[in-house]
Amino acid sequence: MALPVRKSSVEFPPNCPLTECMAMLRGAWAPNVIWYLSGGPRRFGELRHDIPRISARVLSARLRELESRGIVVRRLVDSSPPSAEYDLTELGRELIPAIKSLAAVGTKLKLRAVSC
Amino acid sequence: MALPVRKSSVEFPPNCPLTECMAMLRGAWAPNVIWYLSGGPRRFGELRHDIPRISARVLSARLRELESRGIVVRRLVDSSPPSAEYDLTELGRELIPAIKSLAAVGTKLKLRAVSC
DNA sequence: TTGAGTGGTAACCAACTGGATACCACATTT
DNA sequence: AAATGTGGTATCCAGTTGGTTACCACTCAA
Repeated sequence: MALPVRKSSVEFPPNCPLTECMAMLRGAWAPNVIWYLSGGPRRFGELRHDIPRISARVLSARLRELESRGIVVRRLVDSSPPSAEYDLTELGRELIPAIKSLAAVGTKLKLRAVSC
Repeated sequence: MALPVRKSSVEFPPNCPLTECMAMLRGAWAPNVIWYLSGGPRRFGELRHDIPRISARVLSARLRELESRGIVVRRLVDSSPPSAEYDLTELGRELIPAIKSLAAVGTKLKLRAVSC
């Protein structure tokens, strides 16, 4: 006889907050941008330097997305020529421990990939 | 005068483990699948029931990816008709705290989205 | 006046992704 | 023999994504 379908032992709030958070992290380089901002405020050009393979187009898109979601703030710096500085918000900083955990798992994934 | 480019205060190991981990989580529904498996072993059909909007095609793809990375194990159940059960590996379980943190941030993202 | 350095944007395009639909093999139940 | 319930796969296709390239406005130094 076919097995009964068991009720799930875990629940998911409607309109899933995990999906919401992942929508923010799914874009290319998004976790990397957050990672580098975790070291303190960073200018556009500095981020391009931190993440050499990111294009200006994508970096710009990511920063605006993160800004619109309240993860990052943009601040104009009154230098010459004027410059823009990006920083994590308080909410953005709450992502750091999670991202560190993910990186830790990533390390083990790589080890496994080598040994198999 | 132009601002100097500051050295980043955070470093990234070469061939980034965070990127590695995100490659695994980026696929559609991947975090949700892991979330539901965190409640214990789950069959293909049960997962489809847990995540109603996922297609068989994508669920199948996600499970095989997660299996090939050592996050999930597939076990044949000797029932009739035969059934397949998926379970998190030990490494897979290490993702749970990170995913819970992400969901917590996701909740605050939604609150912010409503109030702004 | 020209050039470099700031922080971007616009247009184009190939590749990837995932949704929908149809379909399959197999084992039981009816 | 037919229907149902397992766990999928094959094919098609439209939408999204992000890389590339070119370009822009502005400020200051040479």
